[in-house]
Amino acid sequence: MSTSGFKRVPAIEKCFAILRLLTKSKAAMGITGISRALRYNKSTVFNIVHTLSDLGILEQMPDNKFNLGTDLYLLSRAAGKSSELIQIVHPYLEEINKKTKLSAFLGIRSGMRAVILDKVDSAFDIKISSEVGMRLPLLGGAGGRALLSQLPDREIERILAKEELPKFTPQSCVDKKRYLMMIRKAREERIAFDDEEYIEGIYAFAVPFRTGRQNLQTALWAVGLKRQVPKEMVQQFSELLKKMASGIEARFQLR
Amino acid sequence: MSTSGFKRVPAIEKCFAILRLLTKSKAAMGITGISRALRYNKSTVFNIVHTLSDLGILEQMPDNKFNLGTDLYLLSRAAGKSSELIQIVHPYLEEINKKTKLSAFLGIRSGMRAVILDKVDSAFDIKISSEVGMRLPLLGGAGGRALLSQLPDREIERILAKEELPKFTPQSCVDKKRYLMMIRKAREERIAFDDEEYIEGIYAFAVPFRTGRQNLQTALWAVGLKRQVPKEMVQQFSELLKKMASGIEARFQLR
DNA sequence: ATTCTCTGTTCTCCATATCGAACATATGTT
DNA sequence: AACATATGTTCGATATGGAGAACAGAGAAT
Repeated sequence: MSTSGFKRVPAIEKCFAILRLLTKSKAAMGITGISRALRYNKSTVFNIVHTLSDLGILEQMPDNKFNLGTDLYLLSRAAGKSSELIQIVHPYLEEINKKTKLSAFLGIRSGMRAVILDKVDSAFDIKISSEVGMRLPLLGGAGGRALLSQLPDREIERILAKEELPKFTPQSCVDKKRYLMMIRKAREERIAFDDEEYIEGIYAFAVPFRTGRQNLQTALWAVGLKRQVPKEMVQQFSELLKKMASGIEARFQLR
Repeated sequence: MSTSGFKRVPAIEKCFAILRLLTKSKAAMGITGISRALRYNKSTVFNIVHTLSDLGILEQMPDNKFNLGTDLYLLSRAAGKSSELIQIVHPYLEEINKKTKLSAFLGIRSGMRAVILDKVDSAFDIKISSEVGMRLPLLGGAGGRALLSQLPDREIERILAKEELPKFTPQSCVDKKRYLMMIRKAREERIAFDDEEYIEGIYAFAVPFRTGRQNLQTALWAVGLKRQVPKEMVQQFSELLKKMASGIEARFQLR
């Protein structure tokens, strides 16, 4: 029995499945609701949620429904502070924002989503409306293509076979063969561009980087209004993002 | 076997004990370090941390040490959004801040600490350096006394018998009998004041409120420079905080 | 008032997680 | 290089948690 992939403590897996369910749920949920949604036994859910309630991780309402609790909130503020990925990358996002005046993002792939882990923009900037925690479509912009470019061809082809390419704007590419070529190009050139394909009027650069961890696709990307990115700055911004990605990779490999 | 106080799923209890330990730890920790700190069996810790690592709740470093992970961070952002206590109280903190220009806080008691769960101040305000997540000494200011005032006398007396009263400033009260009277006065008048007792130059008001939940002491408090609080405004600010606390209590009792 | 439906709670058996011991690997010391 | 120490990993016995069934209580429908 090896350590890879095997969930050794099912109670903990169930516990976080419940927490994630309550995260997605807009309302507090009861024991039967949780049991049905996750197909767990009611007595199992009963014991887990009461344990979590005692620990302050969940709050129990008077109507016997459960919501996320304040101790989870406090626990998680520490998690953001101590995540090595966020800590290492954050200063690079700040530098990208400072030099380009674009919003800078750190994201990872999660299934068919690009999840934003961190973001830097300034008080003076035009704010891009993606926030930390948001799950953007993977097949939707430069960030997604940069993340995809880190997958093997076989996996990319499997995804493209299964999913339709959404048409977000008139510029969106919906031809799968062409899309695959764009992902490969992103891999070769180590950068992806989004010229109004996901949101009209918006331009984005995204650069994948490696952290040495298996099964983790990471990218950083810069997003702004197209008019913030004159043609003559594209090359310069591209070089900057690649330089930042190289710096990040060096940080992960010095150990 | 009743639901009260009994930890039904020990693996979950151990799991959060590990997460809290890593929160407090300034560095990543290994299996043996966690095992020693919490007096758990190494194979138990081994299984739990690898399960958490697979779930993204912990990150495993190349040197086999574990740190808090990005999924915990993302989970937590939702927790702050859905905590009923924080959601109900937040608009009242905003109103306090707007009308008094003081920094407004929501806090709860945790052992001998006052833990800040939420805070509102404005761009224009002089910033008070307490942040969300901070654990302030319970015997240290208006907020702590407001929280203490919700405990039974016996518990307060037990705490005062056991702990020394710290002298933060020349104005700090270190006489236990007098301190007990101050807590009782806070209970009777439903407000506590801090006139440079915890930090010199700082004035604070704190008002306890009830949420209907057992074993939870909650208070809201407003803090600023003493010169922001002219004598003629003390009564007015006091009435405002009491009014906010009454509004909060009404919200918790309409159900 | 009675019955029905739904949710929460309790109890018990058995499949399994925890613990202790032993082993494997890495690092430090001589 | 050899040895000592520390940490991580594995295995099996046993104590125990999860699941299923039954029960209790609350609310809705008649």
